[in-house]
Parts: sequence; C-alpha cells; structure tokens
Amino acid sequence: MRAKKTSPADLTVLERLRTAGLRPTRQRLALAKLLFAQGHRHVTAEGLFNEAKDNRVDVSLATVYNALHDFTEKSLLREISIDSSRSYFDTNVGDHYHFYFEQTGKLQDIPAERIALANLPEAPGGATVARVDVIIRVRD
Amino acid sequence: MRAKKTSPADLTVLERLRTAGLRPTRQRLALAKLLFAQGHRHVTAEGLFNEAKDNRVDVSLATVYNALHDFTEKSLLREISIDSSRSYFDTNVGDHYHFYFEQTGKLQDIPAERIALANLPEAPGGATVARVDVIIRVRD
DNA sequence: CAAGCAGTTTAGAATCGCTCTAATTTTATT
DNA sequence: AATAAAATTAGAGCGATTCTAAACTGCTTG
Ligand SMILES: [Mn+2]
Ligand SMILES: [Mn+2]
Ligand SMILES: [Zn+2]
Ligand SMILES: [Zn+2]
Repeated sequence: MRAKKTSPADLTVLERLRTAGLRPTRQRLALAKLLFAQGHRHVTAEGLFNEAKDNRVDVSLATVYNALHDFTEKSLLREISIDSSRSYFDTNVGDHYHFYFEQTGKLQDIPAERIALANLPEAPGGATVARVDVIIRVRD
Repeated sequence: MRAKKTSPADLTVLERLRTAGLRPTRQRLALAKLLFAQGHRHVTAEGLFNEAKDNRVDVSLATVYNALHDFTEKSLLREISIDSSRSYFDTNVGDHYHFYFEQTGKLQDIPAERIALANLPEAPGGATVARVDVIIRVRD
C-alpha cells in the first residue's frame, strides 16, 4: 500500500487519534476522516467498508471492524444494538436517544433534552448503570 | 414422534394458540407450555431449545425458531434486540422496559409506571411509533 | 372415517455478520 | 538503520439464524 503525505486537513483527525492513544495509521486516518469529517453519523461496518471503497481507500474489512472497535473502546464512537442482525456505530458519543426507521434501517438522533426520563429505578443489587438506551421504532 | 393426549392443564395454552390463529401442534403446545406456564420470561432460541430437551420435548431447532417467530407475529411474544449476537423473546407483551445485566446476559422487567417518559418527540415525517424500547444496561 | 390439502415439522445445507489466525507490513523508538 | 511492538490483511472459522425440500399432521369435507 502506498503511503500518502499527511495533508493539513487531516491534522485534526490525526490529533484526535493520537489523543485517544491510537496510532494514526493510514487506514485509521482515512476511516476517521470518513467518520468524523462531517456531522454525526450512524454507520454499519459494511456501510463504512463500502464507503471506503467508493473513496478509493484501500482497507480490508477486518481493519474496518478493528478500527470501529478500537474507536469505540476509546470513546470516539459508541456501538448501538438495534437489530439483532448487525451493529451500528454512532459518532455522537454524547447523551442522546434514537429514532429507528424499521423500513430503511436508518437511525436519527434525539437530543437528551427532548425526552424526560424521570424516576429511573435504581440498578438492582448494587449494580452500576452503564448506559440507558432509548429507541423509538417507527414505521411509515 | 408419539402423540400424547391433551391434558386439562394444557387447555388454557391450547386455547391461547387457537385464539391466536395458530394450529395447536404437539410442538407448539409443548413450547407454549414451557413459555407461558410460569410467570413472565425472557428466553433465547437456544435456551428454549435446551429447556425443551431437558423436558424430553422432542422438537427441532428450526421449529423452535419457527414457533418463536409465529408467536411473536401473533403478539404472544415480543422480540427484543439487546445484543447484536442474539435475540431475546419476552413473554411479557405489555408496556414495560428492561434492565440488562451485561455480565450474565439476563433481562429484568421494569414496569412502565416506574419510568416517566415525558415529552416523547413526534415521529418525524408522518411516521408511526411502533414501539419505544428502554434498556438500562447495568454492570456489577 | 377416508381422502385431500394446507399448514407444520425437520435435518441438514446455506447464509451472513463478525472474529480469529498467522504471516506480513508499518510505526515508533533507539 | 536496527529493533520491538502494534497494526493490517486474506482467508479460514464461527455461531446464530434462515432456507430448502421432503415427510408428516391437523383439519375440513364427503
Ligand atoms: Mn462489537
Ligand atoms: Mn426474528
Ligand atoms: Zn446517535
Ligand atoms: Zn420483559
């Protein structure tokens, strides 16, 4: 694989990886750019893999999975289980919820302030709440 | 496979199937009995399949999947996606939410009244809300 | 109750998202 | 440049689920 000079536009993404403690390899940089260059996104591994291909980013499927998981581990992404058949990865790691369009498989953010989640019960038996997921499944 | 007389205890389950418009076959009756005889349950296909084996219910894995899906279609069960690696089926089809214990993979019901879900945003673009899932993921 | 048919079950193959393996390549450090 | 650690990769492997197509069963009808 040909290495390519780092352009100024990559700098922010590069720093983001370094800050997270991830080596800024060509593959991670390219994927991070696809993921983070625009606004928040919800991607599947396959979707990102195809997008990489479309953008002539030469990267293996295994690396896409590795990167998605590495990014998730470092809180650059968050993984969402909506449909038991595939995982989604969300570039919005802040507190928020989702609409899920069953026909298209698309996700749409709902800001945390838009839902009042009151009286959340205590986690039983001294357990710790890791996350609260709210998914509003919609159909046309 | 030997057929077995329908016992009085099966009657309620039998009616339940008939009412749902499902033929009360030996396999469906046996599985429905496992599912609905006790209180509410959260099962996986594999779990139910093993439970059937333990109870000397001779049924194939494909039939377990068929029954779970048929029951879900008729609203005798509801399917829950928690973990992208497997589906759970819930005998509680009423409005309620869940604790999910990440270590053990167990689910625990949270009655709808225990969570105040206010200000639910409208479904965008004239879509209809099919369901609202709330999953509180907990760790010890 | 026999026949007939739609609905159901089944074993095993197939599928599919994802993970693993082990060899190669790259990165970061000296 | 040499080295060690980390990352990438092709392809095999895995596990949950679905599919196929043949055998069986429940229900209706005569
Ligand atoms: Mn994962
Ligand atoms: Mn399903
Ligand atoms: Zn999101
Ligand atoms: Zn439940």
